[in-house]
Amino acid sequence: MARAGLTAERLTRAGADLADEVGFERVTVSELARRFDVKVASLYSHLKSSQDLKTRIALLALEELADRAADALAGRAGKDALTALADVYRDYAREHPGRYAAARYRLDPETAAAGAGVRHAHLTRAVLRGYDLTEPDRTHAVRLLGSVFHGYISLEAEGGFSHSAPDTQETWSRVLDALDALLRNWPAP
Amino acid sequence: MARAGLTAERLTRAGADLADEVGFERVTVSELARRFDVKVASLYSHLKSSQDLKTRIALLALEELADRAADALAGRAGKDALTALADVYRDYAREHPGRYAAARYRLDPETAAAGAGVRHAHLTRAVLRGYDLTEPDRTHAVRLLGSVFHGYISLEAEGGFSHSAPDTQETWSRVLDALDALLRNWPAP
DNA sequence: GCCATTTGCCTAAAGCCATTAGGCACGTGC
DNA sequence: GCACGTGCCTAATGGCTTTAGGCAAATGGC
Repeated sequence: MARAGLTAERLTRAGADLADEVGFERVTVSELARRFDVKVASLYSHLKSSQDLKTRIALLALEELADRAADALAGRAGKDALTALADVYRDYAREHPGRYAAARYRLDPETAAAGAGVRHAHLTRAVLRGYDLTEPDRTHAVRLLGSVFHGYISLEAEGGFSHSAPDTQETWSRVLDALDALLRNWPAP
Repeated sequence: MARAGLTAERLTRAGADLADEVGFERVTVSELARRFDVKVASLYSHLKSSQDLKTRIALLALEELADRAADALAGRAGKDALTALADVYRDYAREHPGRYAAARYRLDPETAAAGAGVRHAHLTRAVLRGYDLTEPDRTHAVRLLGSVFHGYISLEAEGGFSHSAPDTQETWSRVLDALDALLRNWPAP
């Protein structure tokens, strides 16, 4: 019988594509086996478990996102950088909803620490270099930005803003304007 | 054989409790049956499906949340109201993580329209009456608040801010200060 | 080119979950 | 005290995950 040439990497990439097609929560070892025209048990030589698969997809997505973000931030500062970073997240979520959901998959602490999560925190901090904030306000601002980006993208994906005026692109621009204004004018305690 | 006295309502409440204990994604018809010391099939006289159960839990959570929010907003305005509403969401999520997750469960449009989702939008709009915003900025602001609340609470629940200074309560206060300042000083386009 | 070994995919089997069909008995209403 | 309906049960199917053990294809030394 011909071999299918499975590897953890190929399975992870296919799993990520599957997530984008059917949703991350519906990614299943069985479905993946079907796509490779292979029996389910065969995947267990390459993956420890279903959770392992999901973890790998999550790490892949985090990495891709961090790469895009680093790219977008190169040579930008201030509001330009803020917008660029925000758009990277939002665009990625729209192009790759399953991967984006995967990036939010809860990892155990060591795995998370080893992954690209740290790069993300770093990149957001880099954006804030363009604003006049000192600790601990800088950390507060990092958390605020993370919350807005993630919150907005989730609500948009869930259809929370759907089909009502004004359109969601308009709101997104105005929200970024507002965040920029806020960061330039961060209130004293 | 003695009857267990199952009803959709009791099952829904027990399901919500189960969600708080083990996480919404691990709520299962089987586990619920175990808790009532009853065979799984018996639940299907009261619930259409596993999805039906989850939907009911989601609607329960949305209702509870809206009740709390309405309560908290009574007699408050301005920053007071903003803080009160924000704290309702955050406290509910911390007391009832499973229910909070359920409240984010994706419902089909008609079910959502029939549920308490509308009340939530209304309550956020009510908070903004204390600020000097006109349409479409008011809608932009509603969406921003929704994003921040949901985003912050998710990240906090996932442990995104965990164990690093400054503590998350401190950030939460400062974020609310910042939002208040922003709403009082919303930038022109 | 051949054999030995490794490695990759397979069959088989068990356990858990969701869901449906059909049966028996408990509680209610007469 | 009886008839009936509802409530919970048994039984069975099918999907997903995971482990154990087997055969065959690739690999590399000779």
